[in-house]
Amino acid sequence: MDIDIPGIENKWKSYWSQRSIYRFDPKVNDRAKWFAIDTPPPTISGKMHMGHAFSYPHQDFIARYKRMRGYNVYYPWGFDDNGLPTERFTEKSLGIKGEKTELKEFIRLCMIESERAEKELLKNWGDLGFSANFENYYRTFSDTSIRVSQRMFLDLVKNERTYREEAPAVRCPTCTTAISQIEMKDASISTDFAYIRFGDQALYITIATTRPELIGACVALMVNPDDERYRSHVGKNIKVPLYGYNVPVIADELISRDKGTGAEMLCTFGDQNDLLLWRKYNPGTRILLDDHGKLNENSGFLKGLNIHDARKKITEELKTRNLLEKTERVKHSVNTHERCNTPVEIGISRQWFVKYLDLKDQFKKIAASAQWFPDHMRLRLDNWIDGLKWDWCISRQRFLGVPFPVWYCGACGDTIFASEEQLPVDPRINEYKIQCNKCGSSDVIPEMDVMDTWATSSLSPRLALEADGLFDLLYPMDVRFQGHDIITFWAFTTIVRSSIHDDSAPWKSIFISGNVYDPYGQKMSKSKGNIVEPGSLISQYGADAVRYWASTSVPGDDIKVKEQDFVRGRRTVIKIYNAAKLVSMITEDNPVPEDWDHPKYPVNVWIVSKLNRLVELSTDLMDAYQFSRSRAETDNFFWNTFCDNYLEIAKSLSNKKNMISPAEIADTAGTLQYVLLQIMKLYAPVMPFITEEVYSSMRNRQRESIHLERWPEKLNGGDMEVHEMEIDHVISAISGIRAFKTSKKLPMNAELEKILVKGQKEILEKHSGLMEIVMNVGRIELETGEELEVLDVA
RNA sequence: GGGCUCGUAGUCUAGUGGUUAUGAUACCGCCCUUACAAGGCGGUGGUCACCGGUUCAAAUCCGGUCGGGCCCA
Repeated sequence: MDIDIPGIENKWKSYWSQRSIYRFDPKVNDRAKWFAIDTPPPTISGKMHMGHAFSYPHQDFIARYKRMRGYNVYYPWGFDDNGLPTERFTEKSLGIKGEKTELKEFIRLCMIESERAEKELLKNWGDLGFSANFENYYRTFSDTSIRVSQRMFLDLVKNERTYREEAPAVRCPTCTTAISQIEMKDASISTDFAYIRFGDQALYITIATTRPELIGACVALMVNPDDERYRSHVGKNIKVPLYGYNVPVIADELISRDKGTGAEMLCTFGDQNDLLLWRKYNPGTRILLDDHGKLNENSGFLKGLNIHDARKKITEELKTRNLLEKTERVKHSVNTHERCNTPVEIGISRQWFVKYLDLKDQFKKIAASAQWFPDHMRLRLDNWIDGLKWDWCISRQRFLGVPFPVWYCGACGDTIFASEEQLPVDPRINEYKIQCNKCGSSDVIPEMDVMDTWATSSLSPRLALEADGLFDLLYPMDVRFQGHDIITFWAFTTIVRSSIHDDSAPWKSIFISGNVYDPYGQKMSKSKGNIVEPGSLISQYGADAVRYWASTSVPGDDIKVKEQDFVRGRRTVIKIYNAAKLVSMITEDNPVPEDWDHPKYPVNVWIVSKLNRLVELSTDLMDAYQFSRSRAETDNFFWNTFCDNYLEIAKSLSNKKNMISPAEIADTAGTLQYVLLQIMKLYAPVMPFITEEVYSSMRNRQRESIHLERWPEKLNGGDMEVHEMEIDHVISAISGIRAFKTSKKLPMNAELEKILVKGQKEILEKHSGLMEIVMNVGRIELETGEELEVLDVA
């Protein structure tokens, strides 16, 4: 083995970065010459994982392809260092707590930590040879991003698309903040279904509930109107156990007769269903939980306990008083916060919302105006939009986040917004000279909440473009790349914002990548111990091989970590290296004529004709984001047509110069060099390292990097169809002779004195010299035959 | 429960109406052949999940069944 893959990769990584090979030219002001990519900024709280190693190459294939097609490719890089994940990351790495650190100091520490992490992560991400703009990456929590985010918030205000209201909102008790429907996830958990007796001897109802700790939050009992058992109860008042106040019995069709006893309590708020009924019947409000998920003074003897302990204590209490009839262990589904898996609670608080439930149709229309790869992923978004129930709650009671540019007047209560020129502002930290527009009072109270991270991430095209001063030119962008797991987060919120602010889709296309699973199709997780690190695959097989693996997928499809694809990728790298070595040896001994511009001899015309076909197909496939098929076609051509057949022929010809004309040898050398270069270009988007290595030593290179070369185009010349058909037949005959040698257990270079070949005699006759040279046969006799056959001459 | 998606050699996969179903990987045999043995040549291996329908013709289109996955309730 004489190929040093890590050495090659390191060499070109620094070459590309030192020479800024992938820079774009900001002065180009013709939109048609640009190709703008909206890239997912990874969070800073983890290293590159297999999911990244799979999906990021997809963008890079297209970025490199488009660059070679002559586009000025805008391919920004970003890090998502905004919000809760960064808080968590900073708390963990510094051993501090956001709650216990002074706000200004905490934010400062978060920024220092995230910047440090970003610098480190960049090395990690660079290993796969991405051609994004690493030097000048954007951050979702930079001043620029905050300014954009706040300005677009003010635009929501202007469009009357945001409002602040005291209303039921979903909260995460662990993160002590409101969250939105976007961040909720279903989870199935086992819990006790408690049968609790309400009322007294004269009038009672037994209800079943999974949340006994909330009986003090009960505001009504609910039954089905058609339920015979409870018909007489409806409209009467019943006493709540332990708490002693009365609640009405209400009938509603939503109540299931088969679940539990058919009677349930309506609490403020046990779940979303309670909220629905509460809005319908308006039976009053009894809030029992505080912001931290602890029972408050309204709960009496449960005060101060967390949900778990309160549930235990009240169950004991009910038991001793004989009010608990029984409990059943059941599995049911609850909504949890996707960041921490804590079951969410619904509380009443004052939050900022984006009003958008009336825009569902518009969102779907705008989503459909972009082209989706694959198209069916759009249906997931439609499905999600149809199911939207809440306006988007965008305020969070956290520390690190984009502040609302908002104050409230202490005198008259009016809301005061910052002016655009003031941005970015942080009303929580800095003193601003603010006066109430309405009453002129300078007694103002800052908004202490921050925005949801998605309120900023949803502006990613703006964040990147505005940082580079290219927004007016390049928006909407050409394409967004992202995984299907965040269609309802990122694709959705980005479409929401562009619909509201721009009345257009944020990009012309969106490409969806799948998930990565272990070799058995299982999700990779720490607990299963089946995690594979990209780094170990890179050192084992090389970055090009990992990219090769990533290139095997169809748009939208999930993928497994498959050894065979890494193996194949690595073998392809080695094969490329060796094929190039042979071409170099042949062309050194047989110089390519200065004026070679198209092939003239049949075999050379044949290979170029085959290449033309590949170029045409591959270009169409790349334009349709079908990089896996483009690469597969290139593989087939390279291994089979070029290496196994054409290179063998070229090698034989150059070894037997006394039998060939110098002009034909020169033509072959020219063709070899030309075809190899085109193959390198076709492979360059997928395997940037090995193709650059080969390119750097090619005599016909014209630029400082293969990645600045132009994508191949068809080369015209000669009667290609005829030559192609004829040589195809000759190649079949050569294969036949190879099989013949194999059947005789002979090496391929063994000399045969005389053989008989049956086939299309006129064609084979024209090229019998070629066959004799390539297969080392003294004399080939020919006969006409339906089937191609190779026989001993008796 | 609703939506989407998948089911093709041991494994992974191409293939949306037309000869004998693609390729990789693994396995077996032969060949050290001065680019590459991490290679070449050849080979074994498939009731295209199942049932029914449309058609001259179905892996492919339609309906259903079974089984996996994802998203949403």
